[in-house]
Amino acid sequence: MSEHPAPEQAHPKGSENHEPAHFIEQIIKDDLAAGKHAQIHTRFPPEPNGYLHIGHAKAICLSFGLAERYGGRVNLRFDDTNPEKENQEYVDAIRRDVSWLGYEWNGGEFYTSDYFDTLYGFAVQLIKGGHAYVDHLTPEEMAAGKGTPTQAGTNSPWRSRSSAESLQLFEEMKAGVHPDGHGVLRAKIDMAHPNMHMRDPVIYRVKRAHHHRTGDDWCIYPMYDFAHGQSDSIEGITHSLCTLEFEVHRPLYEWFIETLEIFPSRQIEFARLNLDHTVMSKRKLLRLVEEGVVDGWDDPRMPTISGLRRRGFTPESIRTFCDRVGIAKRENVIHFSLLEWALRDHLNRSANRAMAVLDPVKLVVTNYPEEQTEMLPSENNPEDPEAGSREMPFSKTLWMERDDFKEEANKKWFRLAPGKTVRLKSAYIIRYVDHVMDAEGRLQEVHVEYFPDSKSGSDTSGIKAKGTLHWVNAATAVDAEVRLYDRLFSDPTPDGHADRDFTEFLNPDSLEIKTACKLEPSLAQADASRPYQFTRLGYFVLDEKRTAETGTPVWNRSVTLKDGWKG
RNA sequence: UGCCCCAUGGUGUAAUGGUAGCACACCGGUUUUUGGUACCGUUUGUCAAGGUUCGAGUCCUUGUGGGGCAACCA
Repeated sequence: MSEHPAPEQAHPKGSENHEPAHFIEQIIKDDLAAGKHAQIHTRFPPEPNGYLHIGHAKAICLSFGLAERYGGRVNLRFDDTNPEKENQEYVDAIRRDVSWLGYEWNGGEFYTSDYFDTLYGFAVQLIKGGHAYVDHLTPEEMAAGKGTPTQAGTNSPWRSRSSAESLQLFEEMKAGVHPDGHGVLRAKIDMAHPNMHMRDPVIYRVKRAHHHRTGDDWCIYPMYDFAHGQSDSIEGITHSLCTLEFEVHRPLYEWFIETLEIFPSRQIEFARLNLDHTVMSKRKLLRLVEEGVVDGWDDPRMPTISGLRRRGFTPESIRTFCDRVGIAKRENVIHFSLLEWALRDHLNRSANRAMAVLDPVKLVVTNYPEEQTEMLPSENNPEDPEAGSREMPFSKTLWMERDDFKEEANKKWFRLAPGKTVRLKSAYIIRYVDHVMDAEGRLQEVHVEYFPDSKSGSDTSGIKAKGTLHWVNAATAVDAEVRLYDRLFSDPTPDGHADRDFTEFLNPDSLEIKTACKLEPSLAQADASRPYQFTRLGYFVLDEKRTAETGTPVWNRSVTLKDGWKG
């Protein structure tokens, strides 16, 4: 795993003077000031049914960040109450991603399935208190009986049966007497409640499915509403942060806590993160994976944490991004460019530079001695003198970028063209002499002459060159494949069209593969944990997975450099 | 035609009744051996109408617009 420097602490730990960045932090500050809690305790509660994405990163940074800043604790809790969709692969991926982001669950690692016995006891308590009953309505009948948002529901015929009878039936459900779907346990609240979630919600169902942790111990499983709040309560969570769609569940969350008379955790909702030109639901991401649209959950085009990692994003950049995105309750769509900015911001100061030519054209220095090769030093990072420098071989035959030559150019073209003079980065100033085209009119070679007294660092030539080009010495170049990525969807909100499926908006050009790239020799020793800036091109990282598959080095472009050329 | 939530530049987010600020994006400039970085600057905003107040982005009312809620999913 990569060794990135520790991220700067955006906010000093436990700083009482720190201005709350958002309403949730304000609540915490107020609660602490009022002595409501000695210490805050948050949790991150993913369901292990998919990989974490950048939206989860926002939630993680929130709950872990708050606990960190206020000296509290955080739990990692796997909300595993639906065995049909959950498995260990997802648990492992989630653990890996959270720690990669740089967070530790100092409050502990838990599973809702750890509480199945306790939860069962809570259900019994509810039944005994007359607050729950076993129902036998079919799903269709139950839906009909629920009413609609504008119309009250109707009571189930089983609603009035005795506690004793429900208790016995519930025990039978647990014992496996009843087939799947035959009975459910429902909270007895109010079928006419304006909030649909309060109309006698189902809290337990019979489901014979193998659970990734409890195996076949249970054939009844609690529903989210009956598990989540109680799990928070059991763990002593003080501030339970979740996204807006759970807002309507809060009355139910509180109803269970009050009725069961357990520790009152408080649920607070915030708006989920939306990124433009992508989709963020696990269901849709799963579809892309299953339909083979992408290479897997960690495809570098995916907004998943593992995809971003493989793309070359750093934990620091993701944390900075989450910090800039803010926390509020209004719907939002964040520009992808903010994520890109966060990466550039981090890598500009931390990544070593190297030279690579993606679309190579031969560059011949006609007046450079035929058999000579000299070593020229080049700084590794102009933003960080301590990064030092490396020696670059230079000789008569080099590779240059095809885009850096134009047959006809005006004054605003700083690169090579007939009559133009440019500098080769860390080497010499060169002047155009000639160029060779093939039968199809495609550029084959560019011939230039160099000025021996213009050597980088000891330039006495007095010649001014407006442009600077990157280059790679042909004889010592390392061959590589480079993958360029663009947004996965061409539409800013692919899932925002009611009548169109989001896959209709897939960007056909989201992946471009360059197979004949030439890298400077120092890159032969590169490993995937180290991001590089390829001079003038962008930030790149070695793709370990692909490299292992293909046998030749495969590099991913994480993000381009900002291109200020308006040409 | 029920209940809940939300509304500040292009985007995101501050302003806790007292000068509408910050970041990203955009545009322009300076520096530059990366058309990068850094630095400087311009443009752009309180959904509407009433009300309370010396004073309203903020409080109240009514609209308007957006989102959510009717899984034995989470």
